[in-house]
Amino acid sequence: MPKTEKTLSDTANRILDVAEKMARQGGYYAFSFRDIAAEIGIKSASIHYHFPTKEDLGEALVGRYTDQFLGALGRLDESTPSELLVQYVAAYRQALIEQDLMCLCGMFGAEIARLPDPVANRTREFFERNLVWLETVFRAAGTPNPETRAADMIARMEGAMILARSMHDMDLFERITADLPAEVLRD
Amino acid sequence: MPKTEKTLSDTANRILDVAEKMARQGGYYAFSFRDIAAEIGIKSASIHYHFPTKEDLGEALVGRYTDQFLGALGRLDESTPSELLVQYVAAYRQALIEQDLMCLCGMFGAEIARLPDPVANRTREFFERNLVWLETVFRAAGTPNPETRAADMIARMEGAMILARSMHDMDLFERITADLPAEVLRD
DNA sequence: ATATATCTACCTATCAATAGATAGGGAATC
DNA sequence: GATTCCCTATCTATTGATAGGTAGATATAT
Repeated sequence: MPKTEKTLSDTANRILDVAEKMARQGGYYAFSFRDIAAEIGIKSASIHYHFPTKEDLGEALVGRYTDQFLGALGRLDESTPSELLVQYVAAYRQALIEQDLMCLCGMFGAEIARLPDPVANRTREFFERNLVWLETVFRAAGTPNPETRAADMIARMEGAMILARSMHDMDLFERITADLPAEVLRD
Repeated sequence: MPKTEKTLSDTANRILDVAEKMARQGGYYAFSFRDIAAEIGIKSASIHYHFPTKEDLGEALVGRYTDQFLGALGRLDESTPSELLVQYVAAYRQALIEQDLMCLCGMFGAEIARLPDPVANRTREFFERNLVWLETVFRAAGTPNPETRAADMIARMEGAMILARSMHDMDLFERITADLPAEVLRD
Protein backbone atom coordinates (compact mmCIF):
# COMPACT_ATOMS: atom_id res chain seq x y z
CA MET A 1 0.00 0.00 0.00
CA PRO A 2 1.81 3.06 -1.27
CA LYS A 3 1.55 6.14 0.90
CA THR A 4 3.95 8.58 -0.65
CA GLU A 5 2.16 11.73 0.46
CA LYS A 6 2.77 13.35 3.79
CA THR A 7 0.66 10.99 5.83
CA LEU A 8 -1.80 12.61 8.15
CA SER A 9 -3.83 10.27 10.30
CA ASP A 10 -7.41 9.61 9.36
CA THR A 11 -8.72 11.37 12.43
CA ALA A 12 -6.47 14.35 11.87
CA ASN A 13 -7.91 14.73 8.40
CA ARG A 14 -11.46 14.48 9.64
CA ILE A 15 -10.67 17.14 12.23
CA LEU A 16 -9.35 19.38 9.48
CA ASP A 17 -12.39 18.68 7.31
CA VAL A 18 -14.81 19.78 9.99
CA ALA A 19 -12.70 22.72 11.14
CA GLU A 20 -12.31 23.91 7.57
CA LYS A 21 -16.01 23.90 6.95
CA MET A 22 -16.68 25.86 10.15
CA ALA A 23 -13.86 28.32 9.47
CA ARG A 24 -15.06 28.90 5.93
CA GLN A 25 -18.49 29.77 7.25
CA GLY A 26 -17.65 32.04 10.15
CA GLY A 27 -13.90 32.56 10.39
CA TYR A 28 -11.17 31.70 12.84
CA TYR A 29 -13.29 32.25 15.93
CA ALA A 30 -16.19 30.23 14.58
CA PHE A 31 -14.72 26.80 15.16
CA SER A 32 -14.05 25.35 18.59
CA PHE A 33 -12.41 22.16 19.73
CA ARG A 34 -15.67 21.00 21.27
CA ASP A 35 -17.77 21.63 18.19
CA ILE A 36 -15.32 19.78 16.00
CA ALA A 37 -15.02 16.88 18.45
CA ALA A 38 -18.78 16.56 18.78
CA GLU A 39 -19.24 16.41 15.03
CA ILE A 40 -16.75 13.61 14.49
CA GLY A 41 -17.63 11.70 17.65
CA ILE A 42 -14.57 12.12 19.82
CA LYS A 43 -13.71 14.26 22.83
CA SER A 44 -12.26 17.74 22.56
CA ALA A 45 -9.17 16.70 24.49
CA SER A 46 -8.35 14.20 21.77
CA ILE A 47 -7.99 16.96 19.22
CA HIS A 48 -5.11 18.38 21.24
CA TYR A 49 -3.32 15.10 20.63
CA HIS A 50 -3.33 15.76 16.89
CA PHE A 51 -3.05 19.54 17.05
CA PRO A 52 -1.60 20.76 20.37
CA THR A 53 -3.01 24.27 20.08
CA LYS A 54 -5.61 26.08 18.04
CA GLU A 55 -2.78 27.93 16.36
CA ASP A 56 -1.39 24.59 15.18
CA LEU A 57 -4.79 23.56 13.90
CA GLY A 58 -5.20 26.85 12.07
CA GLU A 59 -1.78 26.54 10.51
CA ALA A 60 -2.45 22.99 9.32
CA LEU A 61 -5.81 24.14 8.03
CA VAL A 62 -4.38 26.86 5.82
CA GLY A 63 -1.46 24.71 4.71
CA ARG A 64 -3.66 21.88 3.53
CA TYR A 65 -6.12 24.28 1.90
CA THR A 66 -3.38 26.07 0.00
CA ASP A 67 -1.84 22.84 -1.30
CA GLN A 68 -5.21 21.49 -2.38
CA PHE A 69 -6.22 24.74 -4.01
CA LEU A 70 -3.06 25.20 -6.03
CA GLY A 71 -2.94 21.50 -6.80
CA ALA A 72 -6.34 21.76 -8.44
CA LEU A 73 -5.04 24.34 -10.92
CA GLY A 74 -3.83 23.34 -14.36
CA ARG A 75 -0.17 22.73 -15.09
CA LEU A 76 1.42 25.87 -16.45
CA ASP A 77 3.15 23.96 -19.27
CA GLU A 78 0.14 22.01 -20.43
CA SER A 79 -2.51 24.63 -21.17
CA THR A 80 -2.93 28.00 -22.80
CA PRO A 81 -3.18 31.13 -20.65
CA SER A 82 -6.85 31.37 -21.48
CA GLU A 83 -7.50 27.79 -20.41
CA LEU A 84 -5.52 28.30 -17.22
CA LEU A 85 -7.56 31.36 -16.26
CA VAL A 86 -10.77 29.47 -16.91
CA GLN A 87 -9.51 26.78 -14.55
CA TYR A 88 -8.56 29.41 -12.01
CA VAL A 89 -12.08 30.84 -11.98
CA ALA A 90 -13.46 27.30 -11.82
CA ALA A 91 -11.49 26.63 -8.65
CA TYR A 92 -13.24 29.51 -6.93
CA ARG A 93 -16.59 28.57 -8.42
CA GLN A 94 -16.29 25.09 -6.97
CA ALA A 95 -15.51 26.50 -3.52
CA LEU A 96 -18.42 28.91 -3.70
CA ILE A 97 -21.16 27.04 -5.56
CA GLU A 98 -20.54 23.35 -4.99
CA GLN A 99 -19.22 23.57 -1.45
CA ASP A 100 -21.35 26.59 -0.55
CA LEU A 101 -18.43 27.97 1.44
CA MET A 102 -16.24 31.04 1.47
CA CYS A 103 -12.60 30.74 0.42
CA LEU A 104 -10.69 29.91 3.61
CA CYS A 105 -7.95 32.41 2.88
CA GLY A 106 -10.34 35.12 1.76
CA MET A 107 -11.96 34.69 5.15
CA PHE A 108 -8.69 34.63 7.06
CA GLY A 109 -7.37 37.48 4.93
CA ALA A 110 -10.22 39.65 6.14
CA GLU A 111 -9.52 38.66 9.75
CA ILE A 112 -5.77 38.80 9.39
CA ALA A 113 -5.24 41.58 11.92
CA ARG A 114 -6.52 39.32 14.67
CA LEU A 115 -5.04 35.98 13.64
CA PRO A 116 -2.14 34.30 15.42
CA ASP A 117 1.05 35.11 13.54
CA PRO A 118 1.68 31.59 12.20
CA VAL A 119 -1.83 31.43 10.75
CA ALA A 120 -1.53 34.92 9.30
CA ASN A 121 1.77 33.97 7.67
CA ARG A 122 0.28 30.89 6.07
CA THR A 123 -2.56 32.99 4.76
CA ARG A 124 -0.12 35.42 3.21
CA GLU A 125 1.64 32.45 1.61
CA PHE A 126 -1.61 31.37 -0.03
CA PHE A 127 -1.92 34.73 -1.74
CA GLU A 128 1.76 34.89 -2.55
CA ARG A 129 1.64 31.54 -4.33
CA ASN A 130 -1.54 32.56 -6.15
CA LEU A 131 0.11 35.78 -7.28
CA VAL A 132 3.13 33.90 -8.59
CA TRP A 133 0.95 31.41 -10.45
CA LEU A 134 -1.17 34.13 -12.06
CA GLU A 135 1.80 36.30 -12.94
CA THR A 136 3.31 33.37 -14.80
CA VAL A 137 0.10 32.95 -16.75
CA PHE A 138 -0.08 36.63 -17.65
CA ARG A 139 3.59 36.70 -18.65
CA ALA A 140 3.07 33.70 -20.89
CA ALA A 141 0.21 35.58 -22.50
CA GLY A 142 2.32 38.69 -22.95
CA THR A 143 -0.15 40.76 -20.97
CA PRO A 144 1.11 44.13 -19.72
CA ASN A 145 1.48 44.66 -15.96
CA PRO A 146 1.25 40.97 -15.04
CA GLU A 147 1.73 41.68 -11.33
CA THR A 148 -1.18 44.08 -11.17
CA ARG A 149 -3.35 41.84 -13.34
CA ALA A 150 -2.66 38.95 -11.01
CA ALA A 151 -3.58 40.99 -7.94
CA ASP A 152 -6.73 42.28 -9.62
CA MET A 153 -7.74 38.76 -10.57
CA ILE A 154 -7.47 37.51 -7.00
CA ALA A 155 -9.28 40.56 -5.68
CA ARG A 156 -12.19 40.01 -8.03
CA MET A 157 -12.50 36.34 -7.10
CA GLU A 158 -12.47 36.88 -3.36
CA GLY A 159 -14.71 39.91 -3.58
CA ALA A 160 -17.15 38.18 -5.90
CA MET A 161 -17.49 35.34 -3.40
CA ILE A 162 -18.26 37.73 -0.58
CA LEU A 163 -20.76 39.71 -2.60
CA ALA A 164 -22.56 36.67 -3.99
CA ARG A 165 -22.83 35.09 -0.54
CA SER A 166 -24.00 38.33 1.05
CA MET A 167 -26.70 38.82 -1.59
CA HIS A 168 -27.64 35.15 -1.61
CA ASP A 169 -27.23 35.33 -5.35
CA MET A 170 -24.61 33.01 -6.79
CA ASP A 171 -25.42 34.29 -10.25
CA LEU A 172 -23.60 37.47 -9.27
CA PHE A 173 -20.41 35.43 -9.18
CA GLU A 174 -21.19 33.88 -12.54
CA ARG A 175 -21.84 37.26 -14.14
CA ILE A 176 -18.75 38.88 -12.69
CA THR A 177 -16.55 36.05 -13.89
CA ALA A 178 -18.38 35.23 -17.13
CA ASP A 179 -16.01 36.76 -19.67
CA LEU A 180 -13.27 37.59 -17.20
CA PRO A 181 -10.49 35.45 -18.75
CA ALA A 182 -11.11 36.96 -22.18
CA GLU A 183 -11.37 40.51 -20.88
CA VAL A 184 -8.30 40.32 -18.73
CA LEU A 185 -6.12 38.84 -21.49
CA ARG A 186 -6.95 41.32 -24.24
CA ASP A 187 -5.06 44.62 -24.67
CA MET B 1 -27.82 72.97 19.00
CA PRO B 2 -29.31 71.32 15.93
CA LYS B 3 -29.50 67.59 16.10
CA THR B 4 -31.64 66.59 13.23
CA GLU B 5 -30.08 63.19 12.82
CA LYS B 6 -31.26 60.16 14.73
CA THR B 7 -29.70 61.08 18.06
CA LEU B 8 -27.52 58.43 19.58
CA SER B 9 -26.06 59.13 22.99
CA ASP B 10 -22.42 60.01 23.27
CA THR B 11 -21.60 56.77 25.06
CA ALA B 12 -23.53 54.74 22.52
CA ASN B 13 -21.45 56.27 19.78
CA ARG B 14 -18.21 55.58 21.60
CA ILE B 15 -19.33 51.98 22.07
CA LEU B 16 -19.98 51.74 18.35
CA ASP B 17 -16.62 53.34 17.57
CA VAL B 18 -14.71 50.78 19.59
CA ALA B 19 -16.83 47.85 18.47
CA GLU B 20 -16.47 48.88 14.86
CA LYS B 21 -12.72 49.00 15.08
CA MET B 22 -12.57 45.56 16.67
CA ALA B 23 -15.05 44.08 14.22
CA ARG B 24 -13.18 45.52 11.27
CA GLN B 25 -10.01 43.85 12.51
CA GLY B 26 -11.26 40.39 13.40
CA GLY B 27 -14.94 40.04 12.60
CA TYR B 28 -18.14 39.56 14.53
CA TYR B 29 -16.62 37.23 17.11
CA ALA B 30 -13.63 39.49 17.70
CA PHE B 31 -15.39 42.09 19.81
CA SER B 32 -16.79 41.45 23.24
CA PHE B 33 -18.78 43.55 25.67
CA ARG B 34 -15.92 43.40 28.16
CA ASP B 35 -13.27 44.48 25.71
CA ILE B 36 -15.34 47.39 24.52
CA ALA B 37 -16.24 48.46 28.05
CA ALA B 38 -12.64 48.29 29.21
CA GLU B 39 -11.48 50.46 26.34
CA ILE B 40 -13.96 53.26 26.98
CA GLY B 41 -13.79 53.04 30.75
CA ILE B 42 -17.20 51.70 31.71
CA LYS B 43 -18.50 48.31 32.79
CA SER B 44 -19.69 45.65 30.39
CA ALA B 45 -23.15 45.64 31.95
CA SER B 46 -23.56 49.27 30.97
CA ILE B 47 -23.29 48.42 27.32
CA HIS B 48 -26.42 46.33 27.61
CA TYR B 49 -28.25 49.50 28.58
CA HIS B 50 -27.49 51.01 25.18
CA PHE B 51 -27.59 47.78 23.18
CA PRO B 52 -29.55 45.02 24.94
CA THR B 53 -27.95 42.16 23.01
CA LYS B 54 -24.90 41.65 20.84
CA GLU B 55 -27.25 41.22 17.94
CA ASP B 56 -28.58 44.73 18.55
CA LEU B 57 -25.06 46.09 18.74
CA GLY B 58 -24.13 44.36 15.51
CA GLU B 59 -27.19 45.69 13.77
CA ALA B 60 -26.51 49.25 14.91
CA LEU B 61 -22.90 48.82 13.86
CA VAL B 62 -23.73 47.90 10.29
CA GLY B 63 -26.50 50.47 10.05
CA ARG B 64 -24.28 53.34 11.11
CA TYR B 65 -21.43 52.13 8.92
CA THR B 66 -23.66 51.88 5.87
CA ASP B 67 -25.10 55.37 6.34
CA GLN B 68 -21.68 56.90 6.87
CA PHE B 69 -20.19 55.06 3.92
CA LEU B 70 -22.86 56.00 1.45
CA GLY B 71 -23.05 59.50 2.88
CA ALA B 72 -19.39 60.00 2.05
CA LEU B 73 -20.05 59.34 -1.63
CA GLY B 74 -20.65 62.16 -4.07
CA ARG B 75 -24.13 63.31 -4.98
CA LEU B 76 -25.27 61.57 -8.12
CA ASP B 77 -26.51 64.83 -9.65
CA GLU B 78 -23.47 66.92 -8.91
CA SER B 79 -20.59 65.01 -10.49
CA THR B 80 -19.66 63.13 -13.62
CA PRO B 81 -19.66 59.32 -13.60
CA SER B 82 -15.89 59.38 -13.71
CA GLU B 83 -15.66 61.69 -10.71
CA LEU B 84 -18.16 59.60 -8.81
CA LEU B 85 -16.18 56.42 -9.38
CA VAL B 86 -13.02 58.14 -8.23
CA GLN B 87 -14.85 59.11 -5.06
CA TYR B 88 -16.12 55.57 -4.67
CA VAL B 89 -12.60 54.17 -4.78
CA ALA B 90 -11.47 56.91 -2.41
CA ALA B 91 -14.05 55.81 0.15
CA TYR B 92 -12.49 52.35 0.25
CA ARG B 93 -8.99 53.77 0.21
CA GLN B 94 -9.76 55.84 3.28
CA ALA B 95 -11.09 52.79 5.11
CA LEU B 96 -8.05 50.72 4.17
CA ILE B 97 -5.14 53.15 4.23
CA GLU B 98 -6.07 55.91 6.65
CA GLN B 99 -8.02 53.80 9.12
CA ASP B 100 -5.93 50.68 8.56
CA LEU B 101 -9.08 48.61 8.82
CA MET B 102 -11.06 46.19 6.71
CA CYS B 103 -14.44 47.22 5.33
CA LEU B 104 -16.96 46.24 8.01
CA CYS B 105 -19.36 44.75 5.51
CA GLY B 106 -16.65 42.99 3.54
CA MET B 107 -15.73 41.35 6.83
CA PHE B 108 -19.31 40.53 7.78
CA GLY B 109 -20.02 39.44 4.23
CA ALA B 110 -17.34 36.80 4.51
CA GLU B 111 -18.78 35.63 7.84
CA ILE B 112 -22.38 35.96 6.76
CA ALA B 113 -23.21 32.26 7.15
CA ARG B 114 -22.60 32.51 10.88
CA LEU B 115 -24.05 35.93 11.62
CA PRO B 116 -27.33 36.51 13.46
CA ASP B 117 -30.05 37.10 10.88
CA PRO B 118 -30.62 40.79 11.64
CA VAL B 119 -26.91 41.52 11.24
CA ALA B 120 -26.73 39.46 8.06
CA ASN B 121 -29.70 41.36 6.65
CA ARG B 122 -28.12 44.72 7.36
CA THR B 123 -24.97 43.53 5.68
CA ARG B 124 -26.92 42.55 2.61
CA GLU B 125 -28.51 46.00 2.64
CA PHE B 126 -25.09 47.63 2.54
CA PHE B 127 -24.26 45.80 -0.65
CA GLU B 128 -27.71 46.33 -2.09
CA ARG B 129 -27.44 50.09 -1.63
CA ASN B 130 -23.92 50.08 -3.06
CA LEU B 131 -25.13 48.17 -6.08
CA VAL B 132 -27.95 50.63 -6.66
CA TRP B 133 -25.60 53.61 -6.35
CA LEU B 134 -23.07 52.15 -8.76
CA GLU B 135 -25.69 51.02 -11.25
CA THR B 136 -26.99 54.56 -11.39
CA VAL B 137 -23.50 55.83 -12.12
CA PHE B 138 -22.94 53.30 -14.88
CA ARG B 139 -26.33 54.00 -16.40
CA ALA B 140 -25.59 57.71 -16.42
CA ALA B 141 -22.36 56.90 -18.24
CA GLY B 142 -24.18 54.72 -20.73
CA THR B 143 -21.99 51.74 -19.84
CA PRO B 144 -23.28 48.35 -20.98
CA ASN B 145 -24.31 45.80 -18.32
CA PRO B 146 -24.49 48.33 -15.46
CA GLU B 147 -25.60 45.68 -12.95
CA THR B 148 -22.64 43.44 -13.62
CA ARG B 149 -20.24 46.38 -13.69
CA ALA B 150 -21.54 47.49 -10.33
CA ALA B 151 -21.08 44.04 -8.84
CA ASP B 152 -17.61 43.72 -10.32
CA MET B 153 -16.65 47.11 -8.93
CA ILE B 154 -17.67 46.13 -5.39
CA ALA B 155 -15.95 42.76 -5.70
CA ARG B 156 -12.69 44.37 -6.73
CA MET B 157 -12.78 46.86 -3.86
CA GLU B 158 -13.49 44.30 -1.17
CA GLY B 159 -11.07 41.80 -2.62
CA ALA B 160 -8.34 44.38 -3.05
CA MET B 161 -8.65 45.30 0.62
CA ILE B 162 -8.30 41.69 1.70
CA LEU B 163 -5.35 41.06 -0.57
CA ALA B 164 -3.49 44.24 0.37
CA ARG B 165 -3.98 43.59 4.06
CA SER B 166 -2.94 39.96 3.76
CA MET B 167 0.22 40.86 1.88
CA HIS B 168 0.94 43.84 4.11
CA ASP B 169 1.26 45.83 0.92
CA MET B 170 -1.16 48.71 0.57
CA ASP B 171 0.36 49.56 -2.78
CA LEU B 172 -1.42 46.50 -4.13
CA PHE B 173 -4.68 48.31 -3.52
CA GLU B 174 -3.37 51.44 -5.22
CA ARG B 175 -2.24 49.53 -8.26
CA ILE B 176 -5.44 47.54 -8.59
CA THR B 177 -7.54 50.69 -8.39
CA ALA B 178 -5.18 53.07 -10.19
CA ASP B 179 -6.95 53.38 -13.54
CA LEU B 180 -10.04 51.46 -12.55
CA PRO B 181 -12.60 54.27 -13.11
CA ALA B 182 -11.25 54.92 -16.59
CA GLU B 183 -11.03 51.25 -17.49
CA VAL B 184 -14.46 50.38 -16.27
CA LEU B 185 -16.16 53.27 -18.06
CA ARG B 186 -14.68 52.74 -21.49
CA ASP B 187 -16.25 50.41 -24.06
C1' DA C 1 8.30 -17.71 21.91
C1' DT C 2 7.59 -15.05 25.64
C1' DA C 3 8.02 -11.20 28.52
C1' DT C 4 8.76 -6.31 28.69
C1' DA C 5 8.66 -1.81 27.13
C1' DT C 6 7.09 1.78 24.20
C1' DC C 7 3.90 4.10 21.23
C1' DT C 8 -0.65 5.46 19.47
C1' DA C 9 -4.93 7.33 20.07
C1' DC C 10 -8.16 8.00 22.61
C1' DC C 11 -10.49 8.78 27.38
C1' DT C 12 -12.16 11.28 32.11
C1' DA C 13 -11.86 15.08 34.85
C1' DT C 14 -10.79 19.50 35.61
C1' DC C 15 -8.91 24.21 35.17
C1' DA C 16 -8.95 29.37 34.73
C1' DA C 17 -10.52 32.69 31.57
C1' DT C 18 -14.00 34.68 29.06
C1' DA C 19 -18.56 34.94 26.80
C1' DG C 20 -23.29 37.30 26.81
C1' DA C 21 -26.78 38.36 29.87
C1' DT C 22 -29.70 39.73 34.07
C1' DA C 23 -31.28 41.69 38.59
C1' DG C 24 -31.31 45.29 41.34
C1' DG C 25 -29.30 49.59 43.26
C1' DG C 26 -27.94 54.54 43.21
C1' DA C 27 -26.85 59.18 41.74
C1' DA C 28 -27.90 62.78 38.65
C1' DT C 29 -31.07 65.14 35.58
C1' DC C 30 -35.39 66.83 33.78
C1' DG D 1 -41.00 61.80 40.87
C1' DA D 2 -39.95 59.74 36.74
C1' DT D 3 -36.21 59.00 33.55
C1' DT D 4 -31.46 58.42 32.27
C1' DC D 5 -27.20 56.20 32.84
C1' DC D 6 -24.14 53.83 35.03
C1' DC D 7 -22.85 50.67 38.86
C1' DT D 8 -22.08 45.96 41.70
C1' DA D 9 -22.81 41.34 41.82
C1' DT D 10 -23.79 37.27 39.85
C1' DC D 11 -25.35 33.64 36.56
C1' DT D 12 -24.74 29.95 33.15
C1' DA D 13 -22.36 28.45 29.09
C1' DT D 14 -18.35 28.06 26.52
C1' DT D 15 -13.54 28.73 25.48
C1' DG D 16 -8.65 26.54 24.88
C1' DA D 17 -5.80 23.83 27.50
C1' DT D 18 -3.71 20.34 30.80
C1' DA D 19 -2.95 16.24 33.81
C1' DG D 20 -3.17 11.76 34.11
C1' DG D 21 -5.11 7.23 32.82
C1' DT D 22 -6.07 3.17 29.63
C1' DA D 23 -6.70 -0.28 25.91
C1' DG D 24 -4.53 -2.06 22.17
C1' DA D 25 -0.99 -2.30 18.79
C1' DT D 26 3.92 -2.60 17.88
C1' DA D 27 8.69 -3.13 18.84
C1' DT D 28 12.53 -4.92 21.47
C1' DA D 29 15.03 -7.99 24.49
C1' DT D 30 15.81 -12.30 26.55
